Amino acid sequence: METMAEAADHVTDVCSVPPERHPRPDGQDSYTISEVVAFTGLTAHTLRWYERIGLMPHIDRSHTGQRRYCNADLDWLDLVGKLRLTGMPVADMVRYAELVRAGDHTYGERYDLLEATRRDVLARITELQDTLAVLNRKIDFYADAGRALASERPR
Amino acid sequence: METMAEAADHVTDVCSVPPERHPRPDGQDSYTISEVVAFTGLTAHTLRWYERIGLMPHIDRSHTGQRRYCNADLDWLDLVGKLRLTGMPVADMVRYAELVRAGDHTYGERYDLLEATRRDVLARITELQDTLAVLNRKIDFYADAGRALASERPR
DNA sequence: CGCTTGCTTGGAGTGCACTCCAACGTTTTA
DNA sequence: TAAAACGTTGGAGTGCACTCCAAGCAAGCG
Repeated sequence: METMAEAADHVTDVCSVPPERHPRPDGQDSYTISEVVAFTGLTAHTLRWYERIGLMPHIDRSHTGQRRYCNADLDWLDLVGKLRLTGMPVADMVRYAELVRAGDHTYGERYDLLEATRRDVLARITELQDTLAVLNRKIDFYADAGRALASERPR
Repeated sequence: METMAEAADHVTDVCSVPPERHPRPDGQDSYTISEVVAFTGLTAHTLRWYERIGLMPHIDRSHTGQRRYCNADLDWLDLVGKLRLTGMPVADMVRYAELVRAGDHTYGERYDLLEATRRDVLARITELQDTLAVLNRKIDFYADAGRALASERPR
C-alpha cells in the first residue's frame, strides 16, 4: 500500500504524505499559470523556470499548449516552497525531484536527503535562537537608553 | 553611563552590550587579517570588502599599512555574523553600521531596525518549524516504507 | 472585427554576496 | 640572505536564483 500511494497521485507525488488540505478551489483539478501564481506567490517566470530545470514535472497542456497545473502540482510547489525557505539550494531540490521521478527504489536516497535537510533545519533554528538572544539583549539596551534619555530631557 | 559606554570602546561599539566573552587570545588587542579569518570563518577578501562597503569601520594599520584588528572589531564581526545568518541584507547591516558611526542620537533608529529584525527572525523560526513538521512527516513515511520493503524481501 | 488580456518561447540581463586576479610590497623562517 | 608565506590594491569575474525581453499566438468581449 505504501509503494502504491505514489502512483496513485500521478507521479508528481509529494511523496505520499496526506494531502495537507489548504484552502483551494477543489472543484476541478486544472489551474492556469496565473492561478498558480496567485496560490504560490511565485512569478510565472519562476514557475516556467522551475519546469525547465526539472524542479517540476512536465506540466499538462491545454489543446492550445497552455500550461494546466493539477492539485498534485500545487502540493509539490508547496513542498518546494517549504524546502526553499530552509535555504536548500535549488540544485538539491532538483536532485530530490529526480529521485521522485526515478521511482520507488530511490526511497532510501530520499530518506537520506530529507534527513540531512532536517539536521540543517534544526541547526538553523538553533542559530536563529542564538541570534534572537543577542538581538533581545541589544533591544533591551536601546530601550533602557531611550528611557534614560527621555527622563533626562523631559519630552 | 549608558551613553558613555559606547565611546568607551572606540566607536566600533557592538552597541554597548556586555562583551560576550568568547575564547580569544586576550593578551593583546591587535590581530592580523589571517587571525581574524581564523576567528570568524570569513575570507580575507570578504573582510576587506566589508571595510570597503562601510560594514566595518576603517581598521587600524601597522606602520607598513597592514590591517590590525582590535577586539572591538571582532565583537562587531560577531554581531555581523549573527545578523548575516538571519538573512539580513548586507545593505541593511551597512545602514546599521552608519547609525552606530553617526552617534548616540541614532539610538531610536537602531532600536527600530533591531526590532524589525527581531520580528523577521521570529517569523523565520516559525516558518522553519512548519517546514520541520513537514519534513518529519515525510521522513516518517520513508522510514515506514523502508521497514515495509525490508520485511518483504529479507535482507 | 479589433482590442485587451493572457500565455508561449529562448535567450539575455539583474542583483546579491562574495571571490578571484595580477602585480607588487612585507614579514617570517631556514 | 634567500625563499616562503602573508599582506596590499582596484577591478574584474563567479554562482545563484531569479527576472525580464521581444516576438508571437490564442481567447474573450463590445
